[in-house]
Amino acid sequence: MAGRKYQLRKRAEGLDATRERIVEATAALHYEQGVAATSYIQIAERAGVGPATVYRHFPTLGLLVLACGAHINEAMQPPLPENAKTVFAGLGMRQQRLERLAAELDAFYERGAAWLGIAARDRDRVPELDGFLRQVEAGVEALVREAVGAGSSEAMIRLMTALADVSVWQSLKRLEAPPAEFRRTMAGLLDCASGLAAPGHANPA
Amino acid sequence: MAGRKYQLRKRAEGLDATRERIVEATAALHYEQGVAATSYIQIAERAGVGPATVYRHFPTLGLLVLACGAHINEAMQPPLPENAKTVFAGLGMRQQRLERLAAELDAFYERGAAWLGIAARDRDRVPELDGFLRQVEAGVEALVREAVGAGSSEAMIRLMTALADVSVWQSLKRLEAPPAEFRRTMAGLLDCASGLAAPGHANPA
DNA sequence: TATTTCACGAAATAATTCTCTCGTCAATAG
DNA sequence: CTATTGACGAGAGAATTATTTCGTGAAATA
Repeated sequence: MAGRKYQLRKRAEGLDATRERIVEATAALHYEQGVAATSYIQIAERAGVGPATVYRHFPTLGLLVLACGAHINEAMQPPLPENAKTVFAGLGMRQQRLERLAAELDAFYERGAAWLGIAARDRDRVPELDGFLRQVEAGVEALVREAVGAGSSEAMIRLMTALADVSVWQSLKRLEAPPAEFRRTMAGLLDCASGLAAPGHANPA
Repeated sequence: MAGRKYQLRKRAEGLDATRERIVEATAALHYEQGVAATSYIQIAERAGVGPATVYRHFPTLGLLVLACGAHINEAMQPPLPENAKTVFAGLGMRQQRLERLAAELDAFYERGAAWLGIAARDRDRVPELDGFLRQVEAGVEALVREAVGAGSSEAMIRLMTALADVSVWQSLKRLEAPPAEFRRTMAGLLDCASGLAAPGHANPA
């Protein structure tokens, strides 16, 4: 009666399939309505499973969010601190590096701004969302640091990081400028910020 | 049996008092938890009235939000398009006007950024919040227009308005710079933006 | 004073949500 | 083939919410 060993072989496929369906349904609903506004029952319905099945796979909302996050991270490809160096490989001039930074940020936010907005809305209610966003922010800051180099003041880096935030990108994006012009504007702002942050500095031409 | 006229004289005071209590309780709860996350029952409990009373005074969430908005508008004192001219009265130089603009925006957001964040979170769910924010945005844009004067390009105005958005202010505010430095930075960014937006354009002195 | 009006809140109703228990059944083991 | 395992979903139970009905009492009328 006790402990006959039981391996899930073919059953494991079906199991993973339902798990996948749940995660995708959750991601879709979170995208449409936000995280906190989505119920287990809605998820179950859209995934075509019973509520109990959702619970079995993800006993807490946090686990569900984590699974979604892993899923979404793949599509977003957020900047990773450990990759920051290679992004600017071979670029020596400050101007070039800032343009590269602007292009990198723009491409990332184009992929991920919508999701970042979703996550930000409930980050104070769902700790996992907060952790997720912190990682993203760390990646962005690493990009900024790498772009301006090691000799820069902390004040400059923090100011530029603030301007590199997704909220600023979103505000600028509403202007609907053509991509090339948009990135030029962003690089210009970052350049300007680097001048502003150092007191007693004039704006470099 | 029909229609004897009945004036609420002394009763009107008590009536307004409960209405006021409801509005204040709502504002507090919206501030703490957000608009969409607050229930009628919570409001009734905090106001010390029955749920039915909340319904009688405000049959829909929209009416409740409008009443709150009027309340909050007084504390926020958002910039009004019709007052934009007087804000810059007597200031001729562009530099001075931009500093005034930065100071005005900073003071306003200091009063109202928290509420603007609350409203923005649910603006797509509650039409009244969207209308409220549109009005605020119109006031900010009017300030920007007045600051740079009539001869400026539309592109410049739109870029500066984007930078004048509350989301940018919030991102910069996290740096916790001293007030004077903060406003200098903001004015510098706006100045920079005016240069970026007009390729081959000189700004009017 | 006697009567009418109406704001108020207790409580009822209906709808949703969360969360778990349990029987079913296909895949697995012997 | 027979017995066992464990994923699944129907559905129950508890809790919370939205919304309304109705009796009460104080203010207003006459």
